[in-house]
Amino acid sequence: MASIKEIAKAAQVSCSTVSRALNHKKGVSTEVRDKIIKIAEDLSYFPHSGARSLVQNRAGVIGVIIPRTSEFAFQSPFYNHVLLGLSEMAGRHDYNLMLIINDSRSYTSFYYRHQVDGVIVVGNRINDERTIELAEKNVPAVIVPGFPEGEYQNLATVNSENFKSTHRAVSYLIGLGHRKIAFVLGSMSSKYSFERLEAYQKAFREHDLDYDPAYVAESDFTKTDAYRLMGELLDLDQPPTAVICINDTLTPGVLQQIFSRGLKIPQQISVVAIGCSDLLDLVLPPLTTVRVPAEAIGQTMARVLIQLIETGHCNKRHTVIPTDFIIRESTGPAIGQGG
Amino acid sequence: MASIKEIAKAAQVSCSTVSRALNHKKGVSTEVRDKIIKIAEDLSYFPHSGARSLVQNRAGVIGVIIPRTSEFAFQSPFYNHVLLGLSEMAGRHDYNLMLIINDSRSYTSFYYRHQVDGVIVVGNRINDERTIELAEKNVPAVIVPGFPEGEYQNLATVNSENFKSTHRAVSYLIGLGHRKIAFVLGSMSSKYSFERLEAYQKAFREHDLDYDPAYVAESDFTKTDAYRLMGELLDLDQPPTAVICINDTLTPGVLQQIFSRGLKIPQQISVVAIGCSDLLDLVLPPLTTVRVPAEAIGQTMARVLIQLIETGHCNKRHTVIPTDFIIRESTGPAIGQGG
DNA sequence: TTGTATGCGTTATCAG
DNA sequence: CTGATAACGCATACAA
Repeated sequence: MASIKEIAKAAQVSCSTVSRALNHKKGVSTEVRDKIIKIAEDLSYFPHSGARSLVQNRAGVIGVIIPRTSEFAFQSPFYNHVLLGLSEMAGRHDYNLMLIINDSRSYTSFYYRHQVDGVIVVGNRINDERTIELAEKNVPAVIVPGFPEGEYQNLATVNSENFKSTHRAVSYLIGLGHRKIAFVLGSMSSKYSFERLEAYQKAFREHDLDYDPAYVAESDFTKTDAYRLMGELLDLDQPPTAVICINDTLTPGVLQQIFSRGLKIPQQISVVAIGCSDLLDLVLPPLTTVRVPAEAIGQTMARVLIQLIETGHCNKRHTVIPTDFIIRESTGPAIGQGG
Repeated sequence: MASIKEIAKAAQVSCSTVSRALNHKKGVSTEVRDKIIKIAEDLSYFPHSGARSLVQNRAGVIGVIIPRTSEFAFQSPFYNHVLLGLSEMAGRHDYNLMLIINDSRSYTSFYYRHQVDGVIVVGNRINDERTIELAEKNVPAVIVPGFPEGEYQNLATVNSENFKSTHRAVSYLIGLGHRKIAFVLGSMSSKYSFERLEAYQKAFREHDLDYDPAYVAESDFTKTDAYRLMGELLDLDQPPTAVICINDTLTPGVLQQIFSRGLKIPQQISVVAIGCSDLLDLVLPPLTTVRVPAEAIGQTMARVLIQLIETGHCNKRHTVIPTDFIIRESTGPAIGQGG
């Protein structure tokens, strides 16, 4: 593979002149420059990125960390949409994306190795020590969703409107007369589960209602587990008249359990899905949905991180992306459902 | 950030000794080694990957090239599953993944820049000149699906059983009495579309039937286009009694068109889906499916590429991954459908 | 067992 | 406008 040296030899100039010419710096005569550029093309020359990062102290790469199994990361519409947004925005700013999925290594290590100029953590778990290390070591980083506490120079967060959207969905169901509202959550080590459960509880309190913990199910975020848990919920003496699914991976499991029992939606049970999947649009009846704009989350993360990397600070340390509440046909009044 | 030099100073030894100790090479006394390792940890030392790639001529990175819009790449279950397989296998062999989505740059350039040790092209378009360049410049590469022709030292291909599986699906429908079988394809610049159309034609020929090109629709691989084309197909004087959807992105559009007209599956129209989506399992009635094991495709690609990179050759230059044909409830006899 | 010297490909500083 | 030289961080051949 060609190096700057060979070009220099072929053009009968020094390495410095070649470097200047190829980097479009001034101080090279037009004829010499043209000659060098032509030779470089003929030799299919490209600069060695490692050598460059050595002198320039810049990798041109953003690390995308997803602390989930690859299976989960790539099958979940949420992560896919976030990646989509990241990819768009990174490309627009000439950064490449390095994927770090389900990796046990320290998050800072990729930065210390100079493999990446900064990292994005998607699906951060509450109290993951590696995220804290990221902050303490001052590595440029953007975290979703949120970060426990503290203000750090090089750390920003992006959040979707978890609390507000869930609160709205639960209030809506309560308004329809529902009292036994099942809530299929993911793991409680996820901020998504945590914040949304708080919203659920608050909505009940605001309507002077007690909420029954029996209707709240903590899943491992898989379809299989959602299927199982929904089964248990429907087996209760007083089965729920409505159910909220916390994300796209759980919704199919919940629906399959409902379908398998021949229950009618929304006549016998109302369903609200939180998520961003297009494929779930196919379900009949069309689902009442809290639509999470995951693509916008990805775009925002990339934009903020690049600002952090290039300027050392960012305009807005904590961004919250609004969600939509779309009422369709899977929710109806609780009247006449017995119980 | 700490370098080998600082460690050397702190340990009062030379750089070479530090390098040897940290790389677990012999020729370092145990006490010196332990001392060096401790200091390295204290200083959170990690080797500079650029400097290393300069000396070792190895990046430890696999380039994953998807010549599609990021939107398409991340929303298509096929690409997601392939990425899943890639990610698993790469991680197991200590390679990182660099994502190159919808990028107009030459594929070889990433290799020439020493950013990657080899590349994987997912969703190669027939006659994409950049793929040919990859082969001619002898860059370690694995292509899916297939590659026009020629044998190259550093190039391998992975294919799913496109022809055979489609052939089986069409034969099955013909066996059920269907004659007007619509086939919603993607772009004809995709080898998937091309090979599957050939299989479709061959199945008709084998049954001494003429196939009518009017039933073959070439889409742009989007759900919207599938919806539109299925509309046109159903508007024909002699509408199809069965339809085959060539992949997961098209299936939802086709189904929505069918649902929107209130047509019953399979009584009024039979549906066969080709793909690998789990979410589509939710559709009622359960779809007869050609299941493409995309995850296995990804795993195989990574395995072969790594062998190519590390040994300079591979055991099997062209791998074909078998598909499953799963008969469920969306297909039925063509009898009594008029026409 | 350890240290010295060299080179990988690039950019930057400085002198001419 | 151009060239020589040093430096980035690391690994290694060779010398001690």
